Amino acid sequence: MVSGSRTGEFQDTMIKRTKGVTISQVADAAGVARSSVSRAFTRPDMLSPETVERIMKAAEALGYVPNHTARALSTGRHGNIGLIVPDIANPFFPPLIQAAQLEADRSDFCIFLGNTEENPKQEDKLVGRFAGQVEGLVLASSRLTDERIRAHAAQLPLVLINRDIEGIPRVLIDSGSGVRQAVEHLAKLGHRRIVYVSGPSNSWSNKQRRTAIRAAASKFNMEIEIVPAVLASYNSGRNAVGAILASGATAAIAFDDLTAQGVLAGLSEQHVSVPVSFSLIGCDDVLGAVTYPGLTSVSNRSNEAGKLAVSLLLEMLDNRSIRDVRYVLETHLVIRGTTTSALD
Amino acid sequence: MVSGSRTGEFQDTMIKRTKGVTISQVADAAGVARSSVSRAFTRPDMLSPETVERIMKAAEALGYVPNHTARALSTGRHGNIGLIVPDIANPFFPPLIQAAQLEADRSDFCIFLGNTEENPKQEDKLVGRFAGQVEGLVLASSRLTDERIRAHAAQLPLVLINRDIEGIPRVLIDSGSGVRQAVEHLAKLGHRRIVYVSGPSNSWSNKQRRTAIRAAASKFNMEIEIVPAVLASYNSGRNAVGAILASGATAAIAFDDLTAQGVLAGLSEQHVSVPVSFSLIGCDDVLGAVTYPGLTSVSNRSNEAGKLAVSLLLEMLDNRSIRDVRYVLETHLVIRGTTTSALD
DNA sequence: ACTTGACATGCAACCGGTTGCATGAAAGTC
DNA sequence: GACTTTCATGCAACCGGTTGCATGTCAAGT
Repeated sequence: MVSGSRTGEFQDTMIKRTKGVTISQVADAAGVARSSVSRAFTRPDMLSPETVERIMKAAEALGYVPNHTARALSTGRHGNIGLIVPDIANPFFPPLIQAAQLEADRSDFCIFLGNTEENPKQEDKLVGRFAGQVEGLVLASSRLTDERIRAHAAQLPLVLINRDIEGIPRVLIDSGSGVRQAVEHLAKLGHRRIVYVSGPSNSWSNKQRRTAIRAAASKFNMEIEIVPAVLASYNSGRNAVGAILASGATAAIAFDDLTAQGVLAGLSEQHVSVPVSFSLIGCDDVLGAVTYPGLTSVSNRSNEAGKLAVSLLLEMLDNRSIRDVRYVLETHLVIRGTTTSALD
Repeated sequence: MVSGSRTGEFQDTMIKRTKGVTISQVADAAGVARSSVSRAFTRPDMLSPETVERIMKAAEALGYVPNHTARALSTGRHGNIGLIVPDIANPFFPPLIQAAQLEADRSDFCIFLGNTEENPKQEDKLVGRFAGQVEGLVLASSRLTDERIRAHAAQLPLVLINRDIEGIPRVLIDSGSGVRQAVEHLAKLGHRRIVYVSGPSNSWSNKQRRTAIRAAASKFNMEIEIVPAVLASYNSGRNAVGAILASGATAAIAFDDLTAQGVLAGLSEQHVSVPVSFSLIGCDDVLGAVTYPGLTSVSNRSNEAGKLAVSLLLEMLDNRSIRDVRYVLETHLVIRGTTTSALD
């Protein structure tokens, strides 16, 4: 499996690890009490300017850096937050993670990242592992039950992304709005029978999309069939193609772009050309115009969601209070090349 | 900018934050000394089985969870490692991050994730921020100078990915091997003049690829021109198209797939069809067969690199020693649809 | 029966900071 | 000049664990 070569000398050397300068050393060097050094760093206004300068000079000379862990222990604030996502490799998340990290960084917070592999057990485990060392947590597209989430929320400040639980601050990307536009778009193109290739059953977004599609389809008098794709992935999309074609539909909306892409691949294997004989719409718009033809999709606002969730969390930590907040980010349809008029 | 709506009641509630059960409370409940409770959790073999059981029962009843921070302070081990990457949103990294996280998790380690936005200053800042609370660090595709990296390595255990500095453990993805195959492939197709669309100038991978291409081109008697693309991105690839066409080349190899994709888009805007009148090869193979035509590319092994780097780091932490290790992961050319015979 | 050793447990110092309170000196008030 | 106020600083307790060493107990060895 691992076929890499391995070269280099194997001279083991003991780690030299500079065993940090402590506050006491600085205090001695500056001829003050430890508490003064502490204050010089945390509330310099309490000390005379000259003392602060003397301490800072000594600290600098010694290369003193306050020990984060010790500080966290006595203050109870570690300046870290956790971010847990189901699948880092799913292109929906990297922009979210990036924006979250950036926002945290602006407040000098560090981010723990956890990947649950879509597995609630793993998610629970990670929450527990993080709980002790973060001030708060952002759960993106959590696969946990409402009960578990509530239980965790009782332990530490929590913000949810794409999960709607009353009483817990949450940021929701309303793909419903975009999905409704998608159905309307298909209706106008003359499609009468469509399928929804669904995603993970414990995904809130999936429920939301399915509901929106059902409602919109009935509004436009279209028939709708649900074809399950176990995971949000290329392969499950591809595997769903049989069922899709069997349904007799002329168009499909997939849970996300990855699934849609799998469907696209599966269709072309069956020599069904898109969009000529079948129309396809994705969700989350993570592929941009990369595919050919460019995939018609529903916009995502995952980066905004990530940023918003973190700033919400930091605000909560500042106020030491939680608010029952519910932010909704609306989406819209992005029309590209995979949709066109129905044949018949 | 933020156009989301906002609803919900704003009943601020104070955070109830269960203020943890301490070791002393458990000790009292079990009628033992704090040290015994500590040992029950860390070295149960030192205690009589009955005592351990009694303590555990008391702990369970109270819902005691050892305080991570306190433990870290007294032992000096926090069970965290940091991972710093230049750009989370670059599809090269998510698999790397995911694999790293998974590997860390196997040893009950948590991962701090940092994003430098390709900015050395930001990278330095993050290393500093992390330094106090991690046992070791993985730097992926670092944009720092050798000096800075060496300086950091003196402070804490460090493993590099795609950066070759003697004395510091490193995992290298040898895109050279794949790139050589790419050049050979183009040579066999009859291309005599090619361009390399380069990436970030402080990127080790970029240097490596450029060097490999130069060497291989001269071996096959091909002319080679370097066209710079400031960042590794879609847009810089697109912007490079003018220079590419001006060079009179019939084929190009791009620093990475994103850049290649930008080039692809730019070419099609200029009505240059690929592969009919121009051949194009990417690097890192992050797009799979997504584009149409599928992009010929050089395989990446980023997930293996992430996993390897973390396991190397954990091993170092266990042994408390560093080894001058240099792992090399070889790559190969993946031929798809963007390359064909030269016209002339 | 007396020594010796093994073993289980407690004591107290320590990790490196923060913070409420006490102290003493300088400045302000009448 | 005596009295209060203000302000800078130090003392010592505390955050919640870990760990070297001392102590006491009990069984084995002779």
